[in-house]
Parts: sequence; C-alpha cells; structure tokens
Amino acid sequence: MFRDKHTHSLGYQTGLASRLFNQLLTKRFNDAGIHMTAEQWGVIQVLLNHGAMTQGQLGEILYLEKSTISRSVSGLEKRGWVTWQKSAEDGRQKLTSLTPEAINVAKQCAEIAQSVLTDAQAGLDPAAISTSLAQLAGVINNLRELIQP
Amino acid sequence: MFRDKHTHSLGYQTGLASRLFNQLLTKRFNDAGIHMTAEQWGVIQVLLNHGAMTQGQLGEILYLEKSTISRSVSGLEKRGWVTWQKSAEDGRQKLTSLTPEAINVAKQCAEIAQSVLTDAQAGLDPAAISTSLAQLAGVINNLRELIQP
DNA sequence: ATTATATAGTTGTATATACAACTATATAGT
DNA sequence: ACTATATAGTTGTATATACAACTATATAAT
Repeated sequence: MFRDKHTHSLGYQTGLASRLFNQLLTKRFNDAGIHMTAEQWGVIQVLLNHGAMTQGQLGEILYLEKSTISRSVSGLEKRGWVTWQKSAEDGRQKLTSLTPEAINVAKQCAEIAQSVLTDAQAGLDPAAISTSLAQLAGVINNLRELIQP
Repeated sequence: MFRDKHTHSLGYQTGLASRLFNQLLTKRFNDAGIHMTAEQWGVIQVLLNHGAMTQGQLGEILYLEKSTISRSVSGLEKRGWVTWQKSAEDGRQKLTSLTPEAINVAKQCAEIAQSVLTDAQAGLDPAAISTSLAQLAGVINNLRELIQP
C-alpha cells in the first residue's frame, strides 16, 4: 500500500480526518436507528447549547455560508427536528428552535458522538492531542484572516 | 463573537480547517487564472508523483469512493487535464494520465499550494505542527479501522 | 466449457458546500 | 417621506462526497 507525499500535508490530512469522522459518526447514528448526518448533528448541537437563534447566527457559529445553513435547516425542518417562528423585531429573521423530538434523540446522539471522539483518540497521548487542537485553532485563525475579503 | 463547546472537538476542527484550506487554495488558483478546485489538484498531484494509473488506484491513495473518483476524473477529462487509455491486460480498467497542459499548469499550482501551507502555519511552532500531523495520522488510522466492514 | 463470483467503472440519488443572483424587509441619508 | 443601501434568507448552479444498483469484464469452481 503506497502513499503520497502530498497526502501528508496538513491540508490533506485535515480533510481526510474530517471525512472519516463524519462517516463513522453517521454510521453509528444509523446503526442506532437514528437517520441523522454528522453535519445535521452539528447544527442540532449548537441549538441545544444556545437555544433558538437565527440562521445567520448559526452560520456565524459554524462558519458556514448562509445558503448552506438555509438548506441544512430546511432538511431538519422536513424531518421534524426544528421549527421556525418569525422574529417579532425583524421580519426577515426566522428563529430556529429544536422540537421536543430532537431534544429527546439528541441525548443518544451526544453519547454516540462522544464514543466516536474517544475511539478516534484511542492509544494516543492526550497531551499531544491537546497540542494538536491548539495548532489547528491557530491554523484556522490564519486561514480565516487570509480568506477574509 | 461566541463559540461553542462542540465546535472545539477534533471532529469539528478538522472539518473546519479542511474547508478553509480548500477555500483558500481554490481562491488562489482562481486569482492566478487557473480554474481548478482544491480536490482536482489533489488528483493531479497524485498523477504527477506516480504517473498514469487506474481509477481504483487513485481512490486507494486518496481514500475516496470509486464513484467519487469516477466523477472527479470525468471533470478533469472535460477540462482537458487528463486522458484515458484502456488497459491492455484488463479491459475493465481505464488508465488515467495527465495531459501536457496539466503538467504545465501544475508547476504554478504546486507553488500556490505551498504558499497556502506556509501561510496557514505562519506564527506557529513547526515542532508542534509536526506533532499535530503525527496525531492526525494516528486518528486517521484509528478511524479507518473503526469504519472497516 | 459453463456457471458462479469477483472486480472496475458508471449512474441514480441524497446531502454538503460555496458563490452569485434574487426577494423581502430594515435602516440611513437627504 | 423617499430614496438608497444594507441585511436575512432562498434559489440556481456547480463540485464533492457516499451508498446502492447497475454493466461489462475477468477469474474461480466444477
């Protein structure tokens, strides 16, 4: 099995790790009878921690384009995991909040998500993982400034 | 600007870093007049380093599903960056190789890709970055085994 | 040799993602 | 008040990605 120099770059490795994380998380959700993707779980998780908010705020927290959030939240609504209510102060805003059903299923999801993180780090040095998270945060900061218009 | 506990997990941070890497790389390609995506560059890079190969081999190196590779390579073919030739030993295989045009533009792309990596790591400790790459490799190994059927 | 199984690649379908163009509402400038 | 500009969200379009079902070729079993 031969690898490639390019595939050892930080740009490639973060992408691969991300894909595998999402695959395993989605797989475990499905195995538990929960038809939810990793990305949808990301949105639900934010709503759990912060309560109802606008799509703009969701995008700001998750660093996702407003069109991406729009379609993602639409999918959650179709599945009955979120509901909308029009904002009283600003007629353009849609306040998105979790349904009781979503709050309920989220308990299981949180456990599954934790299991994925734990299993992914099995056999690795926790201190080195901490270092890595800090470096990733630094890289993310750099990239955000470089991309900024 | 408020963040979220969930968004500090390794699963989320790798995904965000990956998206930003790809965005910046694609943006710089475009600024240089090269209409190429980060993912297409990944494929071209492998063909540059290893020469012509089948789509199955490409998928193995890049850890991508054969259907993903199929459509990606089709896009490269439409743009005139790769050509196919049927394998002599195995009639099912399509050998994919770079066109002279792709090999030419790849020189510029390599410089741009290097600039993105360098800029992304600006101000960070190279030793800590090395540690991070090793940890990512460990995580990727774990995840691959966990996903395995 | 014939049949069964495996493999290489494609296509259908679904979600994720970004950018650009659009609609509707809000705010600023005069 | 009226007009210009900005903002919230949607929709069109394109690529990336995976899984499932399919076609065509190759290999194994008998």
